[in-house]
Amino acid sequence: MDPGASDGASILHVDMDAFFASVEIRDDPSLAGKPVVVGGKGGRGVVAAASYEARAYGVHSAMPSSRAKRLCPQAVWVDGHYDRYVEVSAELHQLFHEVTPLVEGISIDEAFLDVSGARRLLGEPVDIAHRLRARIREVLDLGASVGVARVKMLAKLGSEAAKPGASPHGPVPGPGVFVVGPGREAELAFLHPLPIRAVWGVGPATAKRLERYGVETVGDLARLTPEVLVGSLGQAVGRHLHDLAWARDPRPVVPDQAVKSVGHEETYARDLTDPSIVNREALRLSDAVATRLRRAAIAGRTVTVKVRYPDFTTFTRSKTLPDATDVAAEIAEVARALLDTVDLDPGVRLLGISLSQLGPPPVRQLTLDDAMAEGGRGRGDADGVRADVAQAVDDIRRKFGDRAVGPAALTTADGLRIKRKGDTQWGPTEP
DNA sequence: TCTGGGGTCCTAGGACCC
DNA sequence: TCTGGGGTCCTAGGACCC
Repeated sequence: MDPGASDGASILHVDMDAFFASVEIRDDPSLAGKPVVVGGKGGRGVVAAASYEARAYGVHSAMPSSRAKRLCPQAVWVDGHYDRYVEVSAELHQLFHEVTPLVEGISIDEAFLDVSGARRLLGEPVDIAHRLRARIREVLDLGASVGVARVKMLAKLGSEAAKPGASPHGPVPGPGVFVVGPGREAELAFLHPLPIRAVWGVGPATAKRLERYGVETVGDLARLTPEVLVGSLGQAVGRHLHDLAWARDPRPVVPDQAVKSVGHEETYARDLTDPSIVNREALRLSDAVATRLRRAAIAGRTVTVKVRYPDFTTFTRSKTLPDATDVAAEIAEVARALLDTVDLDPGVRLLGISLSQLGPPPVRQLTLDDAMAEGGRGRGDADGVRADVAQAVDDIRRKFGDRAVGPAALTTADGLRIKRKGDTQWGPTEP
């Protein structure tokens, strides 16, 4: 029997327990045992993570902070440290890679591992899961839950079943590792009683549609024909859900997927009404996007601008360029042209800019050093000068930090307003 | 009680080409 | 004079995930 055979339960889903909150408590033990909420305290903020003590009051991630404060007034609020979580996530991935190279990260604190090829060396998947969990505790001093199953969806549902419960006194330990199956009957016995919202890909809209057919559990879903589902939800979602309801999930674990878009957006503490400020913000967001593109050595052809009005209506405008760009001034120019077609009178609650249709960066004529050696003259034309400037900005930021240099137009009384990933991650800080 | 920021994937219509 | 079908690209919107 081939240990790598696909009929074995050889996919792990690893999910960190209350990740951001746990990192904060680990790094500041005075928080231990308290209801800790990580997120944006401001009027427009949301909860990023809540400790199990806070969850006992009904607080959970993505909840508006104002509601969380009402539910749990005694909660200790902690500003998120996004860079820190990225570091811990990298350490976590090192531990994953001790097990297998087949790691598919699906968020900062979650991943699928295909251990079918590791079985001969490392043993049964369930044993691998227990050891990995212990290793995460040992090295990172953090809790993780692991689901083990034949397919991705069931592994994900398994890690959910493995999780601790919430109580005012802290987490109530769960099994930590939960195996779904083996065998079709055991899989369906686990899957069919679950509410449809538990299925990855069923959100509020889909659940509401399915309600009309009297569907509440995955078992109810399984009893509908694929034709009915496709008719109600469309080809892709309909067929996919029908398969999932019968525990069929052909998606492989795919490591190192290429990114498809890079963007930045920001919700403002106060709605923007002055078009010149909106234009300045467009440049600021473009600068942040362009910097990340260049760092990743990619460029994009499609510029998309996103606007949200104070009443929360949200829409996008996009334009595809003949050639890819990674230069802030070029992105901002397109973004501003797109914004010119938009009515800004209602005010702007959120502005976003993203680049897609990504590919290799445009051929760069000269580096800063080349340009200097030439007496400061680069390619000469406008695009060439912009590219040279971008190169110089990157060089300076590498040496002196992101806020050392930036477009003059971003200078305000408070200094240079440079955006970085992770800033205002959970909403504006000021009310 | 008023909703963040970073993404992915799907759909649908129109343009354009063969 | 009326009438093709398929494929690809672009744009906009929507659902969903963490």
